[in-house]
Amino acid sequence: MKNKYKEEVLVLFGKKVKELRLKKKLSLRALEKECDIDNSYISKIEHGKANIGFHTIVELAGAFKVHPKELFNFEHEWKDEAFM
Amino acid sequence: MKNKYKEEVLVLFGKKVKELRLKKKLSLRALEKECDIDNSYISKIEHGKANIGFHTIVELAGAFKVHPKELFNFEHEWKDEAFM
DNA sequence: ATTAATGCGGTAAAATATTACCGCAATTTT
DNA sequence: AAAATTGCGGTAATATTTTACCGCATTAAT
Repeated sequence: MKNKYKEEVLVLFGKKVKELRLKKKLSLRALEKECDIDNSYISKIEHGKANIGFHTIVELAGAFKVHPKELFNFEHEWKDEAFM
Repeated sequence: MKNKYKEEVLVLFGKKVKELRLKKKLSLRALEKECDIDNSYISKIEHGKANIGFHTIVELAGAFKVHPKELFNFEHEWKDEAFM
């Protein structure tokens, strides 16, 4: 699959993280304390600029106390061109 | 959060991957061709032995043509002790 | 009985994520 | 107005994932 599409999903994921963070009224530095992830790294995640690992995903979900799948709760469909 | 709990989620994720692979009646080597991930690495993923990156998650979802959140479609709740 | 396919463990090298910082411009609080 | 907070870009060092293999014991197919 083209990298372009993975990065699109990464951006959607990042927006979800930001959405959850703002819903909890946390600053980047406040969230950093909840999940032990550097605030500048969280910023990169929210902008889809970091291809984060599974542990990091779970750590974020834990900070929000939500099921990890909640972070993937956005609209997305596979288009044929993603695989060409 | 304790690593133990991240690894538990990783195991659940791996089981989901295996479930989807078998549903599609694919061998590890057949799936390897669909997503360009080495069969022995997929085996490790299915057993929760690899802390995989976001790109890999999306690549797997793409091979199954499902929304990435489908791979997180398993029961899971946060317990207090996970954070102590 | 042979042959082919399968799951899976191991590994060295390469690629990449993650950490732990600094600093700054802009906004918010006091 | 001064002080504090915020989002975010950059970075060097470290840790980790990922790749691309090999081999082997077990199972399935011919």
